Amino acid sequence: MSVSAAAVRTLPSGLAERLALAADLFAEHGLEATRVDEVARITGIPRATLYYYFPGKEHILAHLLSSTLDDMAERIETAAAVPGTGRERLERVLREHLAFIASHGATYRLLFAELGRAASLVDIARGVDRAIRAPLRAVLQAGVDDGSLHVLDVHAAASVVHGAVLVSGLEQLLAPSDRTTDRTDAILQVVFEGLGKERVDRRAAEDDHGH
Amino acid sequence: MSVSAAAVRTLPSGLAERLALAADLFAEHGLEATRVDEVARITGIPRATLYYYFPGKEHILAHLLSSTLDDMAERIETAAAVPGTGRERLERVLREHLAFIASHGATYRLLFAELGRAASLVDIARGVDRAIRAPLRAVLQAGVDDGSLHVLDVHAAASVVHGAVLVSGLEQLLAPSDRTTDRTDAILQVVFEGLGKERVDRRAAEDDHGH
DNA sequence: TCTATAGTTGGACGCATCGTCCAGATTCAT
DNA sequence: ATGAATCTGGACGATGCGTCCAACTATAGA
Repeated sequence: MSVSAAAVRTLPSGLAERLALAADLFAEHGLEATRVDEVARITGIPRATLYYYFPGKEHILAHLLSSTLDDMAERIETAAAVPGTGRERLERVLREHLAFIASHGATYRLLFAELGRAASLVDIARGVDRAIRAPLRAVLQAGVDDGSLHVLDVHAAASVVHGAVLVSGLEQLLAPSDRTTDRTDAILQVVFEGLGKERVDRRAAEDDHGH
Repeated sequence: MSVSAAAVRTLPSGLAERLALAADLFAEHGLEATRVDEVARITGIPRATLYYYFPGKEHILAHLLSSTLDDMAERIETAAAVPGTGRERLERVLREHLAFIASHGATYRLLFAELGRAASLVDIARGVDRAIRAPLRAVLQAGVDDGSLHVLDVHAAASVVHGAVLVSGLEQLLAPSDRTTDRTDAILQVVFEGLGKERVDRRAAEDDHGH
């Protein structure tokens, strides 16, 4: 039951807009619990028309998630492209990522809720890698190359940073803390400085750039 | 539609065991896409009996997730209770957490997939806080108190660490890398040392313990 | 203007699955 | 052995998905 986000017919731009209104619906109830009739009602697009453009409910969701991912990919790439050291670029990317989570909260949450699914929504899984993981690895590698970041394992670091920002960002959404304080700085502080009092030398031998 | 994990009738231990066989089913397909008939078939528990003990499918899942969480809470608490500095205890907790994710992968993934749901599975959301977040905050605070950890904001740090370990752990599951290498050390290295080349002094003013 | 084609829609249908119900079977304690 | 509690098969109504198709609308070309 692998689902591609590509619509069978090209979707008129008018419909694409109205379809976005259904994002909250999916986000709140999840894929299966969202009724196609509700999607039709909210968007004003007749049920028969939905099935004219999409093979099924899953594909409607896939389309929504996919375009959200495109948005994000663009913003992240833009942030990553601003010149600077790897470290500076990483910080921009992370701030952009946090901001994106904050603004697209519901959809973003759904992205990861439905993501784990074994075989379905395969495009989405790839999209996440393209939109977040790949740019992250790129700036991390840049930081290694220009010596502005302390990274021993780019892949592991990308996972850690991704998870840190993702979970922190989602938590800010779920727990609307009374304080309006933005925790972005606090989050980045941990990511950049780590929790240890000082650096361990466990892997010092692998540190071969002479700086 | 808020769902409590408490069964209406006390579940015979025999059934609880066989029910665990359904965990993979739920994990692979998600709540809604899992057929009750399948659960009945896999576990060998007749459908009518399932509905005799549980008000509905959601409650079956809630029970599974809830007992998985109980397992984890116990293991994490045990790891946290071993004497040592805050830092040492944190490291043990994180290793235990990663090990748990590795062994209970499917169920654990589902835990977070279904978690976001607005109103449902409320017990589960609380359970995650009890099983992971609270112990994390406790050892982080211990590290602050005994000076073994560099933590400015315990709450933010807990989110970051939780996310880092969660996403890294899940990724090890999803991407079965050809190398059998355990990435645990690499993950912890990033968490403890951070990505920065050296520590920023942005918040140095708040750093009031005389070390 | 007329007409052919493509795009769009309402509404009925078949089908799967949920959760309910209950009569009968089974187990267990006395 | 007998009654109570527990368990189970099977039928049922309700819901919601996806299909189908006839009819309606818009548009472009003659």
